[in-house]
Amino acid sequence: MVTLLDVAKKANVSKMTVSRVINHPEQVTDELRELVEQAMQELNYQPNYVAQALVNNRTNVVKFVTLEDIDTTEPYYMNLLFGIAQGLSKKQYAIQLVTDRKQIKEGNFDGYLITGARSSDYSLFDELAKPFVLFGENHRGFDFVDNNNQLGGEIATKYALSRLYRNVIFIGIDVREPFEVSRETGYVNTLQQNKLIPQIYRIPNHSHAAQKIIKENLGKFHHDTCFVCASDRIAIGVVRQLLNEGAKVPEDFGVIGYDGVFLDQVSNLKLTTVKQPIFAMGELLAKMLLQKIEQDGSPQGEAMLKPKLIRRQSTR
Amino acid sequence: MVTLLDVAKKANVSKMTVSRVINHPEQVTDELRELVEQAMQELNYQPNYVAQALVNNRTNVVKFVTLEDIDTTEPYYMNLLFGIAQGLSKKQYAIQLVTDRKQIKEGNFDGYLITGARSSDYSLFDELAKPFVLFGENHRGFDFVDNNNQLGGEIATKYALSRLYRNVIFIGIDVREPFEVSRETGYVNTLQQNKLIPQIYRIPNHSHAAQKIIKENLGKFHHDTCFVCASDRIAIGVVRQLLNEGAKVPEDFGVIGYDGVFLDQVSNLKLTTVKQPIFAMGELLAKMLLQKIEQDGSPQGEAMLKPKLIRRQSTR
DNA sequence: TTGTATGCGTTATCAC
DNA sequence: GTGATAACGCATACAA
Repeated sequence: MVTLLDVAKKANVSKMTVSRVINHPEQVTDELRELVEQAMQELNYQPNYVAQALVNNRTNVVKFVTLEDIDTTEPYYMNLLFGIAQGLSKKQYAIQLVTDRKQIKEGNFDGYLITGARSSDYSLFDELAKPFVLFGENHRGFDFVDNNNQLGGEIATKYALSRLYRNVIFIGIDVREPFEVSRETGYVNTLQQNKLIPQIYRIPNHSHAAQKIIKENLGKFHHDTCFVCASDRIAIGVVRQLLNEGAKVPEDFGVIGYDGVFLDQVSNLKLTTVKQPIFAMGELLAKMLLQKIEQDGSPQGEAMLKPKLIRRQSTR
Repeated sequence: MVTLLDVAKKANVSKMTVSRVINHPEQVTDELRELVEQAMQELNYQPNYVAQALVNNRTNVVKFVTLEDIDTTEPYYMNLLFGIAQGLSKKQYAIQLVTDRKQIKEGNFDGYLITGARSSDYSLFDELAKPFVLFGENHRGFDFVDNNNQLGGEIATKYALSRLYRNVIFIGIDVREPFEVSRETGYVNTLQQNKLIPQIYRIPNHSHAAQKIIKENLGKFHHDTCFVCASDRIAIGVVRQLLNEGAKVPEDFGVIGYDGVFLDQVSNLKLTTVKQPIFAMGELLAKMLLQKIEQDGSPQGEAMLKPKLIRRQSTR
C-alpha cells in the first residue's frame, strides 16, 4: 500500500506537505504542489479512508434502514439504493442495510437513511443519537427527500382532464400517511379548480384490491372515466379488471399510475404513470446526509423533487 | 465514545488486558476477565471497528458489483442484498454498490461480490487484485454461489410429469450461459430418463417474447402440455398468452416458472415456480467472501443451494 | 510556507 | 498472566 510517507519520500518533502496538497492545496507553493502531485500520480497514491476516518472520528459508513416489509417485486428500492450509492461514492462512504430494528443502534456508523417510516415510527427517531434523513414526506420537521406528491396528484389529474375524460376518480391507498394525503390533495384541488366533484376510493395497495373495487363498481362508472391511482400496483389491477370486464382501455376508461416503476415485463399494457426521479432522490438523500454529518447534525430541510408524467398506453 | 482505555481504568487493568478479554479470553484469568466484562457491560463498550480495521490493514468494506444493466436487474436482487447484509453484519462489514465499471478498482475495500457476470466478463476477473466471489454458476474455477440450476430443471420437469401432462416443453433463455445450460440439462436428462423426446425453445427473457412464441405455435401444442420455463418472466408471458387464447390453465396447459419471485401483485395467476433460496444465497455469498478475505484469498469453492418447487395455481 | 510532534483506538510484540 | 511500547495512516496544533 502506498502511503503519504511513500509519496513524501519520492517528492523529497515531509508527509505533511503531501497531506496539505490533498486537503489545503492553497497553503503550499505551486512548485512543491506540482512535485507532490506528480509523485502521487506515479505511485498511484490512494488515500486510506480508514486512517482518515479514525482521526476524524468518523466511520465512513451509513445505515440504510428499511422500516417496512420489502416487497421484492418493486424495482423501486433497488434504484433508490443505486442512487444512494452514487451520492455516497464521492466520499467513499459505504452502506449497512438494516431491516432488523435491533440492529439500528449497533456498531459504528455516522448516520442513517431511513425509508418506509410511518407515523407510528416517529417516536423512534427522537432516540437516534446520530444524524438521519428520511426518504418520504413528513410534517414533523424531520429532514426528508421525497417527490412532490401533491404536484404528482395534480399532474395526473390535469392530464386526465386534458384528455377529455368526463369523470376523474381517485383510487388511493387506505393509509393516512403524508404521501397519500398529498397525492389526494393534488387531485382534489385540481378537480375543484375545474368545478368538479372529487370522488375517492381508498383500498389496500394491491392489484387484487383494485380489481375488486372495479368489479364491484363498474356499473356505476360512466364510460368516460379516468382513474387516477395512488400507485402502479393499483393501476395495474384497475387496468386488468377493466379488460377482464370487456371495457375499452384507453378509449372509454383511462388509467394513470404512480411511481413510474415499469412493470412492462409482467403487465398487459404499458401504463401511463407519474414517475418519480428515484435515482436522483437517492442521490440527494445521500448528499443531504453527508452534509448533515459534516455539519454536525444541522437541519437540512425538506427536498421535494418534481415527478413527471409518462404518457403511455393506458390513457387516450 | 467509550474506548478500551475507559474500560481498562474502570476495571483497574491495562487496556491490553481488555483487548485480550475480547480477542483471546483464554489468556486471561477468570477473575480479571469477569471484572473486565462487567466494566464493559456498565460502560456499554462498543469496539471501534475503524481502529481495528486500521491496525489489521482492512477496511471492513466490500464492493457489490452489478455487471448487468440496472434496468434488467431481477427483482430478487433486493432480497439478495439483504441476505448479503445479514452475512456481513456479524463482522460489521459495509457495502459499496458499484454499477459503473470505472469504480471497480477505486477506493479502499477488502473484496468483491460480483453479480450479473457473463462469459465475456471473465477476463476482467483476472485483473482483480482483491478476493472475490461470484453470484452465479461458472465453470472457470471462480468461487461462486448459485442455486443448483440443473436440479431445478429436474425438479420442475419431474413435477410436470408427475402431474401427468403428456408433453413437457422447455422454454429457455437465448443465452448460452451456464445457468441456462444447466437448467436445460436438468430438463433434458429427466425427459430422457423417461424415454421422452426433449423439445426446447429459446427466447429473450421477456414476457412479450414468451407471448409471441405461444401465439405463433399454439396450434402445434397438444392440449396436455406443461411448459417448463427458465424464468418467471417467461412463465408469466406464457400464462397470459394461453389465457388470451382461451386455453385452460392449469387443466390443459401447465406452466412452471423459475426464480420464485412472486409477482402476484401484478400477475393474473399464482405461478408454480422453482424458488431459489435467495436470501440464504446472499448470506452464504457474504460469508464465503469474508472467509476468503480472512484466509488471504484462498479458494472457497462452489456452493450450490437447493431450489424448491412451489406448487401453486399454474399447474394442475 | 514547511516540518515536527502528537494522538485517534486498536492489536502485536516483547518484556516482566 | 499481565503490562508497557510501538505501529497502522492520517490530520491537527504548534514550532521553525
